[in-house]
Amino acid sequence: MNLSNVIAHMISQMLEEQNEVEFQRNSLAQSIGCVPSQINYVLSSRFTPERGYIVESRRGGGGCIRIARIRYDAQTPLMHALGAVGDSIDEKTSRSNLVNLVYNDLLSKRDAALMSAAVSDRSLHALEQPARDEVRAAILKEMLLTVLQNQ
Amino acid sequence: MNLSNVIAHMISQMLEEQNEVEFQRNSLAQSIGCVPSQINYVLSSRFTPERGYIVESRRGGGGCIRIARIRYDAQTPLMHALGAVGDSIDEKTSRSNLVNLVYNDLLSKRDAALMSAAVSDRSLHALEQPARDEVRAAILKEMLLTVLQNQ
DNA sequence: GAACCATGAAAGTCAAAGAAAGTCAAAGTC
DNA sequence: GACTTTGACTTTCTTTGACTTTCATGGTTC
Repeated sequence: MNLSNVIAHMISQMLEEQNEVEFQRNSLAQSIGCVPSQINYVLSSRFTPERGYIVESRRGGGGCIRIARIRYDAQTPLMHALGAVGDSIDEKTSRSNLVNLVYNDLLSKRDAALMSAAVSDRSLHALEQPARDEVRAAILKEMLLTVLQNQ
Repeated sequence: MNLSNVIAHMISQMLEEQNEVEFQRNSLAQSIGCVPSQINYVLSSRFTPERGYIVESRRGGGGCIRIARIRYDAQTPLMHALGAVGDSIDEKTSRSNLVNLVYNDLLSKRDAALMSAAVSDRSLHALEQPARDEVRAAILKEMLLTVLQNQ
């Protein structure tokens, strides 16, 4: 397992205990034994808004980084997800949308797994961009509609 | 016995011990004494979805390849359905396959509805034939595999 | 005391280097 | 002719470090 994953894992674990964590970049880096900017890399590659995280920070003396998980308010969020898909969507984004819906109890794990398989690059392997992302969006929307209808 | 078979055999053996294995392409190649890309050849020629395997990978530092096998036992009808899909399938055929699976209690109505939405012409309207039917087949297979895996 | 700097202590940015896996086409084998 | 083997090249992800920006604090000046 590479460094980034270790760090991400540590942070996730902290987040499991509390819904919001705060720490100092340099201390964390030192305790892990990595360069401080590595923390930034982990944050920007794994704790993105798409995946349901909010990251804030303060520089200067006594500065720190705060990470919180997003909770949707359950106002027709599936509709919202549907609207957010647009005419084109890449694999990562679609996957994290699904993860988010699961996290917020709007979709079962099973449904998400099925949908994720359908819109995977693996499924759409034969298509070149931009067709691939466009078809992905169309499929995802149809499936979300189906979920809405069968709820 | 040629190299590819040796490699395939090694992987199969690993998979007999655990249902899922993970390894690094370069290490495996080195331990066997072949060029790394040979591993890819083996994977794409032998560990295909049709044969009940799911292959995932991650590039970059600490990257790896993961292979999971689906348990064949007691799931043969679904496996059979999977095999019957082929490289191309039209909407009607795929739909009646799904109806059949539901009729035989191999698939829930909900799953079938989702899958049907994914492979509908409505989802794939952007594609011309024969691409449309080929992509449909790929999606259907991936989804069936997912069902098998999450049973 | 208010306004102003100086200093140091954070965090942020970015680009280069490194570490994997993927692709593809040519050559080889059976 | 179909299947294998090989290797050059590409793409993706990670790690590192030099440099920048921001903030808090404390001392100076008026």
